Amino acid sequence: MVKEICYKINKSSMLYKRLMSKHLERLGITYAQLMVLKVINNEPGITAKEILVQMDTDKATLSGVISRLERDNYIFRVKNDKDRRVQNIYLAGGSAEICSEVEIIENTCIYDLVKGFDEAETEMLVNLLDRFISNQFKKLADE
Amino acid sequence: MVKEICYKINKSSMLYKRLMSKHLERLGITYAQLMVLKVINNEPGITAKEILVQMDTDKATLSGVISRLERDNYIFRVKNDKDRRVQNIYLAGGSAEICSEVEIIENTCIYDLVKGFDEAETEMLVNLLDRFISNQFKKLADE
DNA sequence: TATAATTATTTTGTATGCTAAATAAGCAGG
DNA sequence: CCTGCTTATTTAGCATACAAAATAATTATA
Repeated sequence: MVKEICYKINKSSMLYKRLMSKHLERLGITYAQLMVLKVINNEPGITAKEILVQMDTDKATLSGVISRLERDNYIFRVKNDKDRRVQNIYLAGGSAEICSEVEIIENTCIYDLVKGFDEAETEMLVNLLDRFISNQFKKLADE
Repeated sequence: MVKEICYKINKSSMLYKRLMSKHLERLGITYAQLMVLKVINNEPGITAKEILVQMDTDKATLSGVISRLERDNYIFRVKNDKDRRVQNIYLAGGSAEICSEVEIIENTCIYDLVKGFDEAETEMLVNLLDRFISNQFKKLADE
């Protein structure tokens, strides 16, 4: 029974990415790229290391995502003079608009995903997921 | 608030795969490969198409997973005489043992992930996930 | 029966996700 | 100032994930 939880979470995650990808295709951007773009939008001049900490993702993966975002002119990087290992990352023109446009898509999308849920159930789901994730972190740290 | 649900589900999914990968590394197998192996174990002689339907995954991805499983001698394929487009897939020797060994790992792993959950909460989480996923399927079909 | 449509599977191309190793720049101690 | 350790980032290599096209065999239809 409990194992079902994990499978269902995996399936739901896959479905959400599929759903968002469909909407993002039109904007020429991927889901992973969008997530990074949002972080940069919230904190212009952020470094790759800081994005890494915020997103808890993989540094090699992030490096690729960032370089493709730069290649496609969604962002640009400026060498940091104080520490020349580091580059500060900024949104290029138009990228902020993409972020707010996606915000709208995401919100309407999500509205339908909790159809049939009352307020208490939505809160309960968030609460249960938080506790589940917390247990996952502990388990991962223990090994 | 609702958007948090999706992010948390994505994160939890990522954490689960990370966790399982750590355990599977020792067995020389990946998480995706294990999932396919289990399906074949349950239904020896199954075809790729049937696995596809059961797992609701991508056919190109599955094709790759299967060919790597065959390459590493976890499975073997036999051309079907009735329909020569199809191949029937069987577990190679030792693979069934891997499945049952992983079963144990998975069960002990999962026990810790619902630490602090009472029976009702576990059931509630499964129920809420089911309804959420059902809404996701509807939303995907609508587009 | 020849052709068109369908079906099962693989291949190609691009983008993650992850591990390990490589770069390169900062820093600390002698 | 040199050496060794740490840190930020990239690269290499492998395995998904997925769309689109290619193969190849089956079935439906004119």
